[in-house]
Amino acid sequence: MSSIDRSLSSPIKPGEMDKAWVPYAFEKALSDWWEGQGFFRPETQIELGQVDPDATPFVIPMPPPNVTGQLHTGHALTAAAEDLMIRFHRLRGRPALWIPGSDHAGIATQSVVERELGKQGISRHDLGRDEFVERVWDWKAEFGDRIAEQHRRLGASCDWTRERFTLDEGLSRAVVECFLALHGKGLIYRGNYLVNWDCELQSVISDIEVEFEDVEGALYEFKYQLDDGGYIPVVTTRPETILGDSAVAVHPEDARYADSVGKTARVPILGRAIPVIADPYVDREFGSGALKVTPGHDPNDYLLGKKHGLEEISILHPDGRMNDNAGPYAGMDRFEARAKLWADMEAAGLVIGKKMHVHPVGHSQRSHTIVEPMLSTQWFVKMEPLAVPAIAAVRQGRVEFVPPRFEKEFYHWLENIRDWVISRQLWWGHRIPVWYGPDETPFAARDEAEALAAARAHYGREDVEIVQDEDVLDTWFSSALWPFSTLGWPEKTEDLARYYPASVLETGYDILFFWVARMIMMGLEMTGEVPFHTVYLHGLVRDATGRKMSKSLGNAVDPEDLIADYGTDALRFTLITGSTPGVDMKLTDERLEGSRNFANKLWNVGRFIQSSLGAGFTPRAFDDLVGGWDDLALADRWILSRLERVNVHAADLLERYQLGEAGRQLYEFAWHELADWYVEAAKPRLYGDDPAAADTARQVLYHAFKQTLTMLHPFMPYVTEAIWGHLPRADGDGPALIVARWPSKTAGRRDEATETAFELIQDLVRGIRNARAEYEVEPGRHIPATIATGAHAESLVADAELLVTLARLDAGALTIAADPDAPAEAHATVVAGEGVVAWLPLAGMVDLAKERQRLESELEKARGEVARLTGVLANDGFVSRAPEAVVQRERDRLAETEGRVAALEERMATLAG
RNA sequence: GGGUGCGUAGCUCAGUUGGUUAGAGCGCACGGUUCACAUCCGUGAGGUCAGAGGUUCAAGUCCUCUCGCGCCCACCA
Repeated sequence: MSSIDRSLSSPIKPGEMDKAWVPYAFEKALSDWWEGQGFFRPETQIELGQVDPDATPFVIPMPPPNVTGQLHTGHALTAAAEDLMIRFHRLRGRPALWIPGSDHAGIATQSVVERELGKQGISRHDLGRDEFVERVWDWKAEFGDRIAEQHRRLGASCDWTRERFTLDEGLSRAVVECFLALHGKGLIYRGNYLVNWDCELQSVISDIEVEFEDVEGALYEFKYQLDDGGYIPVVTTRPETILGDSAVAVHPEDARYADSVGKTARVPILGRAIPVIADPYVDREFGSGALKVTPGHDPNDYLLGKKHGLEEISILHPDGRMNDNAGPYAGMDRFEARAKLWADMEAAGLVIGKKMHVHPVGHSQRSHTIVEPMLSTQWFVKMEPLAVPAIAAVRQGRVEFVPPRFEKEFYHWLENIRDWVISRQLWWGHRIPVWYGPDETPFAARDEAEALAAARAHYGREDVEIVQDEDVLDTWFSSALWPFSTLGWPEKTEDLARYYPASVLETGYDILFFWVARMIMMGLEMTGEVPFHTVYLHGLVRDATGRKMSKSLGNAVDPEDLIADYGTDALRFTLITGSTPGVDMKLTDERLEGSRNFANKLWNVGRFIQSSLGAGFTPRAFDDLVGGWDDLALADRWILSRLERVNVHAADLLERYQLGEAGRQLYEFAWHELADWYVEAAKPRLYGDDPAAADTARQVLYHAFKQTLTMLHPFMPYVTEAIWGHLPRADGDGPALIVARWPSKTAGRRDEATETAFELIQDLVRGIRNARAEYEVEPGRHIPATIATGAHAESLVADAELLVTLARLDAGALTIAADPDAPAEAHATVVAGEGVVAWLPLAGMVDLAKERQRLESELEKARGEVARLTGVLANDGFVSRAPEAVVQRERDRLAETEGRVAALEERMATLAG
């Protein structure tokens, strides 16, 4: 599937462009071609001379999706954002590497395959471990490429020749090396502790895999019978745990129970004797003020039990049924036992009462069943020694977060971190590299032979039997190594030297702790370096009503459907421009339509330009064109100056990861400046009879548009590449837009005077159009006009043609002068900039009363503005403290607005008279 | 309980370090068969920037408090 095949030629055939952008006609072909040409590989980029081999490479490790997974909108956002960054930096001349891959996703994958087998009535236990794991590999072989194909569809320019899988040989080796390294340092240990138990998966899960949810339960109050005949009232939310109680605890200063401390209580139904103890942990205010202590099934009680040397009693089987410690309840499900025990207690007169109680209950992230705290022997990673350097690295700015506020969450979590349970009672995953000798002595080793050697040395004899630990590692263990394991670590590969640490790690904020924090810790511990310099966290994609998209809600949108309806570029542009880093976004059809329309708009601008250039068009060198600045028309200089501005601005925003804002600025420029104004302004020359002027217009159109396409390429790779392929090549153009260069900056192209002059024309044109609309002048009709230019005679007279075209004036009945006589007949008046007035004699159309009203409202606005500005400028505080530039801007505005007021007043006077 | 984000036009959202008259898309109203585009073009209406204080010459933007919604973290049985 991933292949380099240079023999493929570009799928873009020169010639006429279709009337509309048809995404599916190009997407697959372009993607295949890019990949076939090797454009996604930094080696090829260097070979082509399109990137600077000495520049720091730009590297992103793609968050590996689950092999079982199907692309959802979250992946689409990830891909859109990462591909945008990769394409941008590639265009900027840095070798760009985006490493793709997939995650074996322990529980998720095992469950999927188990479900499939279940349909055939087979359980994994029927198959046995080896056979089952083989079935999972088969499954992976059949469906595992699917998500990669979907990423290709999204236009993801990953280097597929470097694609990795967390369970492949190299990465598995990295996992073992990491385990051994941590184990060797004493950072991995095994022990019997109270852990979170998932009774459905029958495996331990880590703290962050437990999701707390408020549940409407009950507070059960009952009597703890004492041997002396009295009783202590106790409340609980889980009556079945009574069967595992080891003590009743009260506050040492609680007068109510002071006499009871040291006495013996009897566990209901079982009659087991337990002590009444005193501990300040007990909250006298809550419930009855007395606490039943269950060290085997409650985290707090566990600590209390350790402190007081209480017995740790487990009452559950791994599947959630009661065990023999539960006496008559053995064999029942825990919830069944809860009801039965309570009923029995009631019959025995031990019940005081029961009331509704809403409280948070932990559910397993994977199976959504209620998690039971349970005693179990598991492997753990000692986290604090790993967290300290990670915190330091972020504090020192060696890793930066976008948006920065996530640093706080990061610190908070790491500063309060608890040890990480890494073993899982599953079959699919990295098996724990530990073998046990006959007396349970563990031997951590790379493989069985090494373990056996160690065991023989340990026992001092040859005939030692060892067995490997049955468990596998938490899937996040291997993910934590991803940024360097994908580059060949623990080998000292060239890739590792060249592409590690990565530049950016981009992902959703929901896996900050699961993944990002652990990568930073493991990266520092294993390689001594931070694994990446920037963490970019995107928000979550929600549906149109703001709900999180999920399969169970049935509101998950399949990106492939969206691509089919709107095109990949539209989907990507919508995801990028609709989002701000770290903030959730809603995906709506309206926005997708807007993006689709934008792609089509670009296509049509391209089509227009392509046809306008004609067959004989030869591009001039851009620098040469710009070199003759003063020979260019006002509109030419204007668009080039605006282009320069958006170039600098967009590049700056992208460097600072303001992806959405950069996209919006480019959209605004491409549509509302280049297409709406410049193309229209160029038309008179294109269709005119001055060949030199026409050629200049073509050159500017060509270059301005190609540069715009380049800047938009990271946002909408397909349509821009397709258009680019239809346009003539200029010297220095490479084989494709994807490996082109971001437009270079030329400070001289910024021209404030030109921009101001053109803006005046825009104001005037808008004013005239407005008047035309108000007086309902037929859109096609050319109308006479007299324009008083005041101080702007030079540019307005020179560009009269623009006004004629854009405002549909009658060239034969147009007077432009510094101070012409106002026409005698009834006319509408348009006041644009400082002292610029257009009179539009609209014979028989101008209603004097209406015109007066129109001017009156304009005057009112202008006078209000004058008053405001006068006030601001009269404020000594402002004039003396605000920066000079700001003050000057207000002064200029005042002068201009005053000129406006004067012109309007003059016109009012003539109307009145 | 602690933390954090959000509240800006009818709807969905931008607004980068405080600095013109707060923007866009959609929707709405009016008008358009100009040889790129009706997935289009032109014009327009529409906002006490949740509320109240404060800092500042200047606040949607900074500070405090209040209200509403969301998320994360947390061992109250």
